[in-house]
Amino acid sequence: MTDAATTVQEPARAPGRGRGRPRGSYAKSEETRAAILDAALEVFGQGGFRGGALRAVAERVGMSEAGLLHHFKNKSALLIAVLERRDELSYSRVPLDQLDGVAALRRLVALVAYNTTKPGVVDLFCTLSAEATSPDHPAHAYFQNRYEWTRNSLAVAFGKVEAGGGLRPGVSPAIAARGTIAMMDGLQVQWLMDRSSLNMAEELRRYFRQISTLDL
Amino acid sequence: MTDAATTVQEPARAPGRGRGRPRGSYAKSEETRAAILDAALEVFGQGGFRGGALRAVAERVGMSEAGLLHHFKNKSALLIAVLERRDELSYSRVPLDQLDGVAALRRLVALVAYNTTKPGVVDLFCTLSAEATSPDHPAHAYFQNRYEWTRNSLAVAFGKVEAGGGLRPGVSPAIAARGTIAMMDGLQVQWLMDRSSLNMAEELRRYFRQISTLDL
DNA sequence: GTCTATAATCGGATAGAC
DNA sequence: GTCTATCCGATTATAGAC
Repeated sequence: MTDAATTVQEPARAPGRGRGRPRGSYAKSEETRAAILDAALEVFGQGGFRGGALRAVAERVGMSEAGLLHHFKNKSALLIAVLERRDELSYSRVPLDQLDGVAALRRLVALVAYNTTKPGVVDLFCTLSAEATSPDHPAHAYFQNRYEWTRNSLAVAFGKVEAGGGLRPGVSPAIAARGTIAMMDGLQVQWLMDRSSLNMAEELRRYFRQISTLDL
Repeated sequence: MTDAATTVQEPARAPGRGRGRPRGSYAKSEETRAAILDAALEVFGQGGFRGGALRAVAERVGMSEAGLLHHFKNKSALLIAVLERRDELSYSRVPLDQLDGVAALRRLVALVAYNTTKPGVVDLFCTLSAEATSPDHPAHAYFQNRYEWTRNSLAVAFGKVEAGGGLRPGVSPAIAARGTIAMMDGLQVQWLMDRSSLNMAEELRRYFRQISTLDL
């Protein structure tokens, strides 16, 4: 999963974050939080939630576990914060629900190409989306919402494509949306397993050509 | 994942009694091993390798952890044994490299439909293939080989389809193979996240129709 | 073959000083 | 805001009795 979903999600608010103005000692604190989130991204990316230790995150940031937990109540809260932060960045790059149909697909391909240069992010969402499949996983609800939102937004985008006669016969917007997400998620697994086995962006573009008549 | 190829499961045996195959003490031992593998399948399916505890497996079988480790050297060995056993069963159901092109695709769709009734198996391969993306995961090499084999076998099958003029223009056997695996893996994530969100077999059939002219 | 006991870590989380 | 100290629980794995 990932990225499919990774890629696109509505902006989420991070707890405790106000508008971006430094004030008092908040500035330093925000900086520390950001550093923690960067470290946690990698740690959770490699080991998932269960395999990623707070200790490992703390080490990377250069502080103790207790110090880290001053900024985030617990491990789950840290994970959610990481995911929400990624979503903000992804959304600012590809606001799926605000783009014209063709533009959305093009940006999606570009995003996948970009992600190829950021393995940590791909890793994070791929590992976590599979892990969060369990109903009791701390990010289960999060991913359910994410998939639903992504699926709907993509369906809207494909609806615009369809209106322009750009969808091949037998392909509906809903089908295209589900298929696109599945394709993106699946490509990531193969790519992470062996990065020379395929080119994610290229394969996604091919998929779009299979279900549409657009020139991407 | 592979599940494509992976996924097949047989009815679980009750721990104590099974077929009466009398022979030294091997019979009993084999029975116990089988019971352990069945239990481990579910446990690793839900929590992955890192999240699945030996204790949970032992409880299901009704024995102690130490007793369990008498049959399998360690946790990693147990995991590999589970995966290999699943592959044997899967292969006996869908010998991908021995089937005629069209038959292979039909059996694949049927397998996915069948898997829908065995969530434990789908869970296992979905969670583990993502987890095993890390180079240091005990099943990393295993999955790399599995993906390579599946990709090659599928490419051969699609090659036969292509020879019969069954592939749409612009679609090569290699592309179709990678795409099929990606689609199957991705569909599983969405399905596990919300089982009412889609019909895996139906979506796979649709994909085949998008890349081929076959009547499935 | 299976159990009890135990070793040896490791992980998350809290309390309280500074 | 950050640290030290500490608690507590969970795990894997081994040793040795039955």
